[in-house]
Amino acid sequence: MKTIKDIAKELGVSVSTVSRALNDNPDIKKETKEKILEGIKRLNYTPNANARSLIQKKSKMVGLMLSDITDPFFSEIALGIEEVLSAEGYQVIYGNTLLNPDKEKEVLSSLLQRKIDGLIIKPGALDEELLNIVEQLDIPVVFLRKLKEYEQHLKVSSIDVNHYESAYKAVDHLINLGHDNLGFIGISKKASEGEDRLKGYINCLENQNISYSDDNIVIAGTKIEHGRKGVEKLLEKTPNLTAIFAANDLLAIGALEWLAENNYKVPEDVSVVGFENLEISSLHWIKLTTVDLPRKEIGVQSANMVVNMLSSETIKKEEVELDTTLIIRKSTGKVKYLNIN
Amino acid sequence: MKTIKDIAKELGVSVSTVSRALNDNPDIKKETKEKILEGIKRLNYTPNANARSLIQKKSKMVGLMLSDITDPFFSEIALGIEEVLSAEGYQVIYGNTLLNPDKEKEVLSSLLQRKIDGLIIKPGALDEELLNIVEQLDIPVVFLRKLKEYEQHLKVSSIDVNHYESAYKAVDHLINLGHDNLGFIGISKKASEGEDRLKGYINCLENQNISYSDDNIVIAGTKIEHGRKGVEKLLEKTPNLTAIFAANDLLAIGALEWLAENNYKVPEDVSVVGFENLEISSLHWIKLTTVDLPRKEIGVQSANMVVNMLSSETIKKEEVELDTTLIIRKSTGKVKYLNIN
DNA sequence: CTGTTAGCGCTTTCAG
DNA sequence: CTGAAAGCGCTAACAG
Repeated sequence: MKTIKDIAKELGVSVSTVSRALNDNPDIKKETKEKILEGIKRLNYTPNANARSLIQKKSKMVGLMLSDITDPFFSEIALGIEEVLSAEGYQVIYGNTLLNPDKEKEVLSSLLQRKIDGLIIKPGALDEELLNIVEQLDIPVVFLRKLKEYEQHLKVSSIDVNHYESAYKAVDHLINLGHDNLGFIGISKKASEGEDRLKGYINCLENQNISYSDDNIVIAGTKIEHGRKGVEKLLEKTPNLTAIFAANDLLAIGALEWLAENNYKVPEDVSVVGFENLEISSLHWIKLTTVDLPRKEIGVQSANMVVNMLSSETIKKEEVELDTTLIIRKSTGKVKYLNIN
Repeated sequence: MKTIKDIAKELGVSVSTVSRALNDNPDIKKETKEKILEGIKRLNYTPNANARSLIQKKSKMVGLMLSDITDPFFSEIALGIEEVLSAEGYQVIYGNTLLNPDKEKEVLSSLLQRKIDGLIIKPGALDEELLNIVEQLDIPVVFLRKLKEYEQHLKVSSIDVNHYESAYKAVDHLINLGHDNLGFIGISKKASEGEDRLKGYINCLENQNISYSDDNIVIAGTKIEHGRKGVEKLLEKTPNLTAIFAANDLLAIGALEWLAENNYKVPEDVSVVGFENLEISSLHWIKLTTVDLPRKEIGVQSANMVVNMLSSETIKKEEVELDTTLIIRKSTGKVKYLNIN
């Protein structure tokens, strides 16, 4: 491996002169610089960023830790993050946790050893050890989700969508269509977004004086399969349901699948609204009314947050909530009042 | 930032002793090691991997350059790669190129400055400059696609699926169902996989003495939209078509969409087979017959290839082709011979 | 404008 | 078993 010393010797200058040429330092004659730059190309030299990091005390790398890059939600975020970070001269080291606390610790630890300048992370439920690590961090950190109650003291920023408002909006749409007998298919209540979406559903009903019971709420999971089971259970308990709010699109699509297979017409018999606006939700056979999340935007903004903190040399805490858009397609429609299955 | 020196001073030992404790060096008394390890925890010290890289002349980082992490094909590969690499103590630095040659150069260049130990990359068409860079590389490199004609001299490994065989298999399935009037909707011929899939289609027809004409071949693009246009064009020119092979699932789904909207029955009127087996292709309304690609496996194996080369300290060239599986669902069926639209 | 030198945080001889 | 010292490739004063 060629070093700056080799180049210096080869070109008959000192290492500092080479360094100056490399770093756009003004203290260098134009011709010398040109000569050196040419020589570097010719000799096929690549500077060692790790050595540079060592002395400059900044690595120009930021860590990205997420649960699963395979999830379209995160892959789009990851795209946005890499886009802005690379444009700013940062590299991104990425790790998947699969929500496994041990892997979370491993990834975090190796990231910190690499002396990353910043960290963007979608943590699971931070246990004491993890919480402790994050507390000690003296670099900009952005959470890709709202801070929980017991995390409020952390000096980390966060970016997320307003799950509560978004769910409220979705349910409101249903009510405006005349529905007053709704059901909810949810993801786990443990995830804060799950809780918030459920709260949005309940509060919207309450505010409009529409009665609801626990029978109309099923916590199913996150996948298509769970959506299928979810509707089935819902309709068993409340056969005259006319509208369903599913806490994510996969759940909604599963519901749609089950309804189609069981000869329910959508939206004539049952309206369905989802949450997330996956690519597939706009397919001809699905045309799901759903809440669109600005995924790439989340990525872009989170990266910008760390870049800004990095350039201003101050770690300021910021909690941003992005707005969402209700996309009305063909899976929701007006109630047919006398329709009883 | 605490350094090994601080720890040494604090604990009243030398830096080399601390280093030994950190690196499981046998030349250290058990109690000393324990004392140091305890002190490190207490003092909240994190070793600097960049300094270590500098002296050890290996960075324990590998680069991953792909076109678009958002593409489910790549995100699954990326998952597999990170899984094995992190288990082996490597970190992965990732970059998206969006097939932009300038971005490709930028990413590659910054990766090399970071002195990565290995590189996994899905390159576009390498121009001369890029080709030159890759030629100079003295680290293990794995291409996530077959080497092209003019790349054969490169000392890089590759892993890919056998696109030709896979396409052949898909078309053969159609022919076995009695179809003898087929159409092809393709992605760009410039991409080698595009070319191979087309070749598989043509050769299969030729081998079975089924006539075909250019009218039955449409190069459409890669997205749903293109699939829609693709079938339309195909049926315009050859209205009595009974089967279509689409070179990827999105194309196939687009075709399915258009067919549904135009009152063609699938598979009664037209059979459709795709390529890639996306998650959505198994949905109730789609149930696409398609070729399944072992995506995660590609990631896992590519990572294993670099790990093996790294541990054996030899760069050996290896070109692996993975097998695929034809998944028969509901979008293909026997010809109805007298059916003429 | 250019060269010399110290030293970033660490590992690795080499003595002891 | 432990410590002192050299040096990885680079940048950043400081002289000149």
